[in-house]
Amino acid sequence: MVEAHAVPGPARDRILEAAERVVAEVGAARLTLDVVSQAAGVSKGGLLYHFPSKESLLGALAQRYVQSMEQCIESAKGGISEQDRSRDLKACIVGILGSDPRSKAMGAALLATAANDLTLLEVIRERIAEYHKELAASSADFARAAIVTLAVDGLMMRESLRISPFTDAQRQQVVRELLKIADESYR
Amino acid sequence: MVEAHAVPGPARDRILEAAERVVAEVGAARLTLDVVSQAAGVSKGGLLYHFPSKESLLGALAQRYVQSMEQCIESAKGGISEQDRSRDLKACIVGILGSDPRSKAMGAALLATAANDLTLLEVIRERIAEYHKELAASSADFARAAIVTLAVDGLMMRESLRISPFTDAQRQQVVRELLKIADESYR
DNA sequence: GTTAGGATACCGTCCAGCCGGTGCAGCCCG
DNA sequence: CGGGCTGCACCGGCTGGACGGTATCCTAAC
Repeated sequence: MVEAHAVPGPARDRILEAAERVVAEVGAARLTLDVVSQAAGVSKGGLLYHFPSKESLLGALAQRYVQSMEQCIESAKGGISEQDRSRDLKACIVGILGSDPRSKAMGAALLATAANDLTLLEVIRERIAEYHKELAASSADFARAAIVTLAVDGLMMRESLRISPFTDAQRQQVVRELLKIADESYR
Repeated sequence: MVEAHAVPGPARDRILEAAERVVAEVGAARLTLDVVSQAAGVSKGGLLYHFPSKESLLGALAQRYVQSMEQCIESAKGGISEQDRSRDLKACIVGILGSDPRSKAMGAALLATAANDLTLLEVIRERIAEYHKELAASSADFARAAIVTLAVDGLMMRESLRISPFTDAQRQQVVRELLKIADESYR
């Protein structure tokens, strides 16, 4: 059973958050309207008011994934020098892998969308393509920069599925090394 | 609708294969016994003869993931010099990313398991942990080696979800660069 | 300044259909 | 003859979704 967190804030956000929690805790296949509404502390009718169908809930989850990603990256930029040419790439590493709970939720949103309707991933596909276009234009070593983003993705996914093999120390080591490779790809 | 491939071979394998195809084509949420049996060209009773419950099917899918992984790596070792100290790591890159259809199916198996029952991932978690232990023992630069495996995972996952942004040329470039980083992590 | 009326945000119930699973009579091939 | 299926009927539970109701707030006419 997924606990009903009595988080305040607008119901819409609580529902989305609850959906991510459900996926992370019991799997995407058990993402049902009933379970989500209970986990969000909202009646089923209330859920249906905000998301008139399951598909619309999943679509919102996909968009939330994109938004969370952008937000994480944007807020991480603050901690990196503006002179650093690999700033964007480093913000991606720190932003996504730095805030643990958020990255797990993001992976959950991605999983949920993927499991239920592959066509809903289009939003995400577009955003990733755009990001890689920027990367190709700015980096000196595109392949190396791309590998960094792939590794970030891989780690995020493994942690969402709780199959990551790293100790805390190893994880830190990996993040540090990723930052180093980010530097290398802009030299 | 997922086509019924009239592949020969033992029914058990055909069913597993069909399940992977269903997940890849319509998503893990629509992995139902009816759909899988139809896709495998087997009656529902026949499916239940081989896998007495859905859980047992998913468990077999998880084990198949592990097996496929080992098989891909093992067969890729043939193409790499035995003197190469990064042989295992390189085999992981070439083995998994080299055979496109297989890697997509592997991602599908992982997705299906993750979506339906997170506890079934334990087999996979164990295998990954074991692999990383070997990696930590053999490599000179563990973090860098770990990043290579993460990137391989990330690319596999993105391709399974069809959100990979790379052109064929870029993909090749990425694989080549991964091999280079593999070398670096053993110097 | 009070009251009518509409929009917003939600509740609770009901239902048709799908899903996993059972049971079983048969058939086909070695 | 018997193991490995097929084909089919059936079931109970769960799922997505429809629907009618309701409490709260905003607006604006009187």
